[in-house]
Amino acid sequence: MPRSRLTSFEHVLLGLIFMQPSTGYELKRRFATTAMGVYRPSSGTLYPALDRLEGRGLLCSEEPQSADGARPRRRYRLTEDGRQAHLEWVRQPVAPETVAADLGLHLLRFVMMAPVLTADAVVEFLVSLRAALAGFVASLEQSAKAVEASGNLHAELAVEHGLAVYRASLAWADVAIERLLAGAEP
Amino acid sequence: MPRSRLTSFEHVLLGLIFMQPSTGYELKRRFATTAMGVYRPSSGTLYPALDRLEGRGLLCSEEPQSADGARPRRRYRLTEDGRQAHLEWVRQPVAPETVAADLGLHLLRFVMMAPVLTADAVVEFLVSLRAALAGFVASLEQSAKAVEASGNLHAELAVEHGLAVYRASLAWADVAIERLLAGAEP
DNA sequence: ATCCGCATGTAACCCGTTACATGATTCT
DNA sequence: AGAATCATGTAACGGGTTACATGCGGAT
Repeated sequence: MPRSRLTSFEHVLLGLIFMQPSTGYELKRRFATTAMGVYRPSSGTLYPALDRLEGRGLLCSEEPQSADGARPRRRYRLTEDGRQAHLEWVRQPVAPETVAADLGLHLLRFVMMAPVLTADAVVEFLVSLRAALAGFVASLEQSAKAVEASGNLHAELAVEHGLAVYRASLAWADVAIERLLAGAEP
Repeated sequence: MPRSRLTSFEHVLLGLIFMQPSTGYELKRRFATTAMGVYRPSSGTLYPALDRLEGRGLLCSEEPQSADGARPRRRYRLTEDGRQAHLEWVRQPVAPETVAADLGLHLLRFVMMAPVLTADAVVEFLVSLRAALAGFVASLEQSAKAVEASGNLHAELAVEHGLAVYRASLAWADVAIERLLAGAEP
């Protein structure tokens, strides 16, 4: 009996295969060549994860027919359960308290929303994300005040870094919402 | 025989205890209350890590004298080896290819440099960090061009998010360098 | 009277990292 | 001929998460 929840990595795999059925090696290349390139799963991460997902019945793979003795290439697709799991994941609401730690994951969710959600739902997601980011920026501003009083220049600068970065995220969210609204109703 | 390298978490613990000898619970509170609050190690992470560091001889703790039957509080300090390990870690040059994934860790290093490095060395660190960030931004700009051609609006926006965020980091580095130079030679 | 914060731990589980293994094809 | 890329895996190891255990002292 497998554990109840999927890991983030497994959800991302599901999403990538949903977008485009792939072999293990193709997945590796997609990680390496796209802007996700900061993370390149190794074989020891990737293949067991695919096995687990297949064992749960979320993926299926045709028996690899080795075209003339070549190394067989096993191509994975989502099953119906896999599609369901993927949709649930994409539709999850923004968890405000995790947004600072898992911003990258939220962005991946956003990218994978394009084909499966309505424009309204995507905007709603971005609005929640924006709100969560605004809350985090506010809490950082509190930290900034506290650390200014401490007179530790390095710590002060580090908090300012956080502020600069998450304010940039916030501004991005505004732009993204505008762009989506502009595209939806001309 | 322990593995050769310390984990990032262990290095951070060493740094925190270097700044201020602490008990386990105090360390938890420092994680929770400072701007590092996005990560709160659980007991199951923290106490075994302290044990490992003590087992390596990098930390020592006085035998906990229970003041009148109360739960004994074990306070950790760095040994001489621990100080050495901490200094080596702080002095490590910026690794350009990891800067995108480990920016938070580089920032923590920066904060912990204040008491142990010369102002020159700190500025040197920030200059390398700035260069690494500039390189990463340049590579993201390439990704941006590629994804614009693909016509995937969500992917395009996600890459723009990365650009916005790392440009903010880059701008911060410039400001930080200026501030440090201004403080050093009046 | 009971719950919550302080305070330190332990055990099971499991995922990810690292390193190794294998073999075909293509480039130099 | 040899190296690099394609392509898929396996085994050991270790650390982090989760959950549980324990007990004091103060608050409601």
